[in-house]
Amino acid sequence: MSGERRKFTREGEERRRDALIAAALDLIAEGGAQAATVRAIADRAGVTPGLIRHYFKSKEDLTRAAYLRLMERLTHDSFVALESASDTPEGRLAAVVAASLRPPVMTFGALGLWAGFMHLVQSDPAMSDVHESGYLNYRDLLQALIATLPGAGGPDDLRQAAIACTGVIDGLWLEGCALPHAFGQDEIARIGVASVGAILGVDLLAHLPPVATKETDE
Amino acid sequence: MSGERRKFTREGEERRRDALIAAALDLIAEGGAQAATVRAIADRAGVTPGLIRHYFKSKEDLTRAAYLRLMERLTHDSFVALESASDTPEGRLAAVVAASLRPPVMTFGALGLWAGFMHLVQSDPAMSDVHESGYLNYRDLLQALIATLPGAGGPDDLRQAAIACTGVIDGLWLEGCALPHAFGQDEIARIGVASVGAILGVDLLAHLPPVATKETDE
DNA sequence: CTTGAAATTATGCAAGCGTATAATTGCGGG
DNA sequence: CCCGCAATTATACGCTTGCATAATTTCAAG
Repeated sequence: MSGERRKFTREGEERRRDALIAAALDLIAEGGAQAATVRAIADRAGVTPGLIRHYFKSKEDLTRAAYLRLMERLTHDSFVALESASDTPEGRLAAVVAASLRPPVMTFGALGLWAGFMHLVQSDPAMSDVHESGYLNYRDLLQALIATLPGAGGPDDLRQAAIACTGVIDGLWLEGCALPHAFGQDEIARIGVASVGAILGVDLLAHLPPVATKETDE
Repeated sequence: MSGERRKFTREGEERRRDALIAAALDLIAEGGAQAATVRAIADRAGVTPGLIRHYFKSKEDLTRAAYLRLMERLTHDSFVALESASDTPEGRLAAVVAASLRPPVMTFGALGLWAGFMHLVQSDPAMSDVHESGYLNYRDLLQALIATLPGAGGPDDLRQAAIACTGVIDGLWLEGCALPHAFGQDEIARIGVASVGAILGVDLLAHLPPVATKETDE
């Protein structure tokens, strides 16, 4: 009864990699980067630690993959709001800004995740690349929306506007994540939409989409 | 020659605590939170590891003290710009915004420091308190400056304006720290001052203070 | 010049880390 | 049916971590 070796099933490579990445993100969100040990990740994913090294060259390798996925998820969750937005330029921009400053993008756990990775961005050039392309990707998408506004300026103005708007959004996101109880219900989203509007010289607040309520029937 | 015990001198309690805190900040800035081990901190401060526990109840205790000092330093370095600012409300506000988005506040190392601590803010309530009071302190100082502008609105407007302006500054600070080469010379500071001006409805860009050049003679 | 308390160092320990490697097991192709 | 290979587990190693404790040294007071 001592040597009961654990039963297992073979999963496809992609599913296993996904599960390991998801487990790592979960753990970092809960307890910071230091909680995401090889053993804890494996445990959460329902495998043994050795398997991690079978799918990832090193733990650093897994970390990079996880950060990449996080950035993709945040950007996706912000811009997926376009699907249910009105089709005016103002309405579409307001929808993205608001979505960036509401759950599930603006979340206590998301900040922990982001911060957990950020300190790696310093030391690891590969992580820095992931960060830069993630940031530029978001900003470019936002800039494309801004360009559709009536009275948009030249390329230089456009660039600066996009930098500024991404800045407000990021800053408010940060503070809303870190101190959720310091602000009123949806206050951050309203301030964000108003500020982006002020920077661009348009009234966006009139286009603020209402908070999405659960659409599960009752 | 084996048992040469290390010589030492007694320093005042305050100086030793200061040295240990400074060493911890240095190390986190250089290599992230994980680089600031008890042994490394002691080494950098020129003492042996045991001494840390003589001055701090635990490493966590030292960490809290270091975070507190960091927040104080960042706020101080931003608002010390008031000393050499013009005495118009616009000039003073622009000076603080610009100082927040230039060295030594906006620094690659500063971001690493901040991120290194941030993931502790999640798990440790005491750290969360330090963070909140640091944020509110900065915002209140900024709000006081905004209130001196001609045509400032009521308390509600004032609060929202302060939140928004702190948001832009924080967001731009973050991006400027993380991707220094992605922006032009002093570009972030200019965009920041312009954006804060746009949010408040005043032209601040005209009051942008020039970049301070080294005043060491040559 | 001695003495005693406080500051500092030295040593050791138990736990946890990432990684390497060998032993097993599941499972599809013959 | 079974055989071989890849997927997975198991075990062990060397290293580092934070912390506790005992041994020493400094320095001021008497």
